[in-house]
Order: sequence, then structure tokens, then C-alpha cells
Amino acid sequence: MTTPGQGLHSHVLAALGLAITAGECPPGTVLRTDELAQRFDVSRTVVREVVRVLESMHLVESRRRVGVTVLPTESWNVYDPQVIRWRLAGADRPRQLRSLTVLRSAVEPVAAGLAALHATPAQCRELTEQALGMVATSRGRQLEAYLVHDIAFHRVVLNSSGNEMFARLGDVVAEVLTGRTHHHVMFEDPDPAAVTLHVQVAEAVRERDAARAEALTREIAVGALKELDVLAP
Amino acid sequence: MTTPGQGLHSHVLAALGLAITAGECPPGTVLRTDELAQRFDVSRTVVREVVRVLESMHLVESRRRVGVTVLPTESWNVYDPQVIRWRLAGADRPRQLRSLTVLRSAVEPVAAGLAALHATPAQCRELTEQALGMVATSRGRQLEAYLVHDIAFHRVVLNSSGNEMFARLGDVVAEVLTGRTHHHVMFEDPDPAAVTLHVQVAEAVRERDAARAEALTREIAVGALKELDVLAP
DNA sequence: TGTGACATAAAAGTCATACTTTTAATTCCC
DNA sequence: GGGAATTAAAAGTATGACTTTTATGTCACA
Repeated sequence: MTTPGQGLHSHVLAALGLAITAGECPPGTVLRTDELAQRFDVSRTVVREVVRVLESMHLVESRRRVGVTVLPTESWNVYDPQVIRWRLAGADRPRQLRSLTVLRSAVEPVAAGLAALHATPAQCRELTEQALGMVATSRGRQLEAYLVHDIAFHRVVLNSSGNEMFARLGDVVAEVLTGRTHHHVMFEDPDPAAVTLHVQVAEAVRERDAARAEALTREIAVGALKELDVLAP
Repeated sequence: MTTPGQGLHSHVLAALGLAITAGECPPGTVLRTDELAQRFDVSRTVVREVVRVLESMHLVESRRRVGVTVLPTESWNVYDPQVIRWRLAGADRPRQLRSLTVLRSAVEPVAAGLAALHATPAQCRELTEQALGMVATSRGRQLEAYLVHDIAFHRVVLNSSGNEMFARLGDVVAEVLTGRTHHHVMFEDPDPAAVTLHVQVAEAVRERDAARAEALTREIAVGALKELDVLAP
């Protein structure tokens, strides 16, 4: 959940990355390495390495005789987990959650359909187990425990799809679900209808019913979108 | 299309990135910075910056007293455009094209549906124009010209969706379409049915018919999947 | 013989500095 | 006023010295 790293490099990277994604240093801002070195009290070496990483994320661009220019949002590598984490920690967290949820709503149904075709028996079992865990923790303010099962469930679906692009979205989904739980209501128990849907998805996958798994997951997605008012009621 | 960069840094980065994604230096391989500096005939400074970037892509991990370890595929940032380009240039290009096409098949229909809701008049016009361009170049071995319109069409759809995560997949789609054209048949003209579908999508978006835009785009996606034998006929 | 504390060394991490290269901006000449 | 030569500012590169972490080997002790 937290950003790893204990060296100087990680520290400066986190500070600069956060600052940029948070909107301080708006696009067009020009930074100089010497100035940054002074500001963070580190050597130019460290700053240069950090700048190179930020450059690979297309957050900044470094040009001779000019300096390090902050790039506009459209250039950013918004799929970089690091960038996602920074943005979720910043001001436009709600906007970010929305766009990630829309992405989920597109990807997860298809992933579930593929999972029904490709999931191993072990994955089917795991899926059922997590769904049951969700049921068990869906009442009585056990939101943290519920979240753990919810995340695990969606991770298994994505992994079982057999598509590596889908599988890699596990972290994103985890981030979204966590953000939702910790920010939204936190007091109410999860929607019983959603819980049931998860159980049914596990069922459909187990029975290799791809169309049903996809349709059910699409229902879950619609629910998530409604929750964020992305959809009209 | 090509990787930019003219400095030493870019050169070494490209060489190492390609080597790793291509499967030389299999996961677990340990590299040492001094050795790399010697191999590429650059200073340790440059190597360290490159390693830091590769580390941010989760291609490698650098640990004291151990060295720079190549990480397993599951860790890689497979959404990083740079990584995608390297992998498409390497041996498992077909596998890569498949998994990207599956991603497209999930995302683009939803994006088209949203585009029908959010596209500006200018974007609608652009969409129609590109679709007509596809029609005009769909016969007589004008594959390169057709490709340009095809890419532009899908880019407009993704951008019009109003979702930045979708918008950023424009490059990926371009990469896939290019790869398909340049590798697949290259002799046959595009499938007339697909061309018609594109025109109809433009129509649906213009008429704000989200459901139809989504359904039609799903048909296009099914076609793309069939072409790669991802789907049973 | 096994086990835990200790010493060793290997490699990355950091810093300071000197130097090179690119290039925006200024100056100067026509 | 415009174009060519000059200048200087900033990133890029190289090198060497030093620090810190840590895997591994050693040795004493049980």
C-alpha cells in the first residue's frame, strides 16, 4: 500500500512525484537540478536519477540549457502504479477513482468471461472461498475483513483470465476498492445484492458459463458506477 | 513509433531494456553496474540512471551487495508504452499482440458507448471523416493509407470517451493495428464488413446512440479476435 | 557437530568536482 | 531590421573517494 524505498532516492522521488501529480509545479513549470539538489539537500547525482525516473513516467522532460519541464497531464503514464498511488493520495482523488472505476467496468466483465474458460480447479476453489468469505463478513460492520475478501476475489478473477494485461490490474482494483471503503461510507454494511452477485460469479466460473460470468460481473460493475454517480440512477 | 533519445542514456536504456524483455538475461540473472559500464563503454553514472529507470518499470531490482537482479515477467509494468514497444520488437510479439487485442476488445466497446454520450460535434465530424477515409482506401492495396485512418478513428473514439485511462490507450491501439497490418497478410484488402462497422459506429456516436455504438464496436472487436484465432470460429 | 556471534569484503549508494555538449539568448555587424 | 557569430546557462558525462548495507565465510563455544 505504501511506497517502498528507504534510500535518499526514494524519498526525493516520492516528494517530487507527489508534488507534480498534486498540481504544485503545474505543467510548464521549469525546475533546475542544482536548485532541486539544494532544496532536498542531496547531491546532483541523486536528483538526476530521480529526474530520469520521472522522465520515464512522462511527468517531466529534461532539456539542455532549459531545465526540467513539468509536462501536461495528457502525457503522464497514468497506468504506472506509482503514478496512480500518487494521484490517489492527492487532490483529484475522486476524479481518479471515477476514471479507474470506469476502466474496471470495462475490463472485469471480459476478464470474468475468460476466467470461466481458463480458471484452474484451484482458482475456482479460491474464488468460491473468497465469495463465501464476503458473505460471512458482509454484516455487522466487519468492513475491513470484507475488503480483504473483496480484493482477493477480484484479483483471482483477473489472474484466472489468463491475460497478463488483466492480471496486472489487480493492484489498481485493490487500490480502488480500498479507497472506496475508506472514503465512502464506512458505516454501512455492503450491499447484499452485490454480495450475492459475487457468489453467483464464482458459481458461473465454476460451471464454465462464460456468458453468465460476464453478465453478472457487468452487474457488479454497474453497481460500482452507480455508487460513484457516474451513471444516472 | 520509434524510441526517441539520442544521448548515451537512451542508447544504453534501449539496449538493456530490449535485452531483458527479449529474454536474454532471464529472470534471476544478476548484473553488476561496473560490468555494465564496461560492456557499454559508459560511466557508472549513466548505468546507474538506466538501472533506476528499469527499476521503476519493475524490470529489475537493485540490492546492495547483490547487484541488479532481473525480475520475473509478472512484475513488469506491462502497461508502460516503452515496455510494450520493446516486447513487440522481441520474440513473443505474437503473444503480446494477442493479449493487447483482448484488452482492446474489453475497453473499446465501453469507450465507444461513452463517446456517444460525450463526443463534441468536432469529434463526431472527425470520426465520420476518418470512417469515410477508411472506406475510400479500403480497396486496391492502399493498406498504409487505410491504416492511418484506422488508427485515427480508434484514437478519436478513445479520446472522445472522456476517460483519461481510455484515452491513454491510443498508442497501444496504434501499435497493435500497425503490427497487424505489417505482419499479418498485407496483401489482402481489409474486410469490407469491418469497414462498414466503422462507418456505423461513427453514425451511432453522431446520433448519441450509446448502446448501438457499444454493440457495433464489440462486433469489430470480435472480428479482431477471430483474426488472431483467439476466438473459436 | 551444530549454532550463534563476529569479521570480512563485495557491491550498491552517495557525494564533490571537473569537464563536455547542447542550445537559448544576446550581441554585433552588415 | 535581419542574420551570423558569440556567450553563457543548464544538462550530460566522467572519475575518484568515501559510506552503507549485507551476504557469506570464520571461529569460538556449547
